[in-house]
Amino acid sequence: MKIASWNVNSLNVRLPHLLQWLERAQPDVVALQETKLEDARFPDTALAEAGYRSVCSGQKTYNGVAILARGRAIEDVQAGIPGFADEQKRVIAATVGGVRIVDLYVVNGQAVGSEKYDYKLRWLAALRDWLAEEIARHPRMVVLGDFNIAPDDRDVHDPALWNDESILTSTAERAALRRLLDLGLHDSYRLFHDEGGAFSWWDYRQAAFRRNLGLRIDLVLVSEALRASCKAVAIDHEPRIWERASDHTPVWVELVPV
DNA sequence: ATGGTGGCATGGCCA
Repeated sequence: MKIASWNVNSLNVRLPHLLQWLERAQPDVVALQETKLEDARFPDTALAEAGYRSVCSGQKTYNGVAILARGRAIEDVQAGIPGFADEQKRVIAATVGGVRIVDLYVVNGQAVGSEKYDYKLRWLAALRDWLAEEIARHPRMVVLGDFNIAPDDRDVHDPALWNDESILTSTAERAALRRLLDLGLHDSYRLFHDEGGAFSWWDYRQAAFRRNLGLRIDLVLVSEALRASCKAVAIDHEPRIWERASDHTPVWVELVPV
């Protein structure tokens, strides 16, 4: 089962790219972020014609997440973090093919010390507490999405610029990510690759993609129970090359029965 | 360099 994550930065704009990528990559499950669409406007018909069922939790203009699945039911759907009041649509979870899929659009945080940064840390703390319960209920779990945190210096193009006081790489953000991993989750990319310089997001400004000035902030975490099933991972750069691209590119993991 | 680019409630916001 091939499970992918992609921050599309507006599904209105990127639906043609998504359809093209589904055809090209043939994923079984796709977690989307930044759909920026109310649920009533979600393109479920176009996706169904492409062979994918979908569930979504969205809003106008900002945020918005969705899970797509091909050939399997999408069951036990949960939107948001239970008990954490939040108008921002950043979480959707569902069970597909016996795997709990938790799709995240983690708070960006804007700047270290800002109100949005405080919200990011509170949000991550609530997420951690919920995932602790969720992984107990569903040992076969994949937590994926736009984490808006680069795990370590290998995951940034310039560690001097993206340092322990910078947003997306600060000490507190990385510690919050560590607390998620400590639940028994593994960064699937690092099960296969040790080197740096592999990124999933490049700023639209300053020709960052052409110069490979990026960060690896889109992650697929797999639970310990799924670790041995993890057969392959990839960051697919192709859609970032396309005209009018999202600033993020898809990442995926292939799980096989063991 | 306090900019730059892109998306959307097209006017500031968010990333």
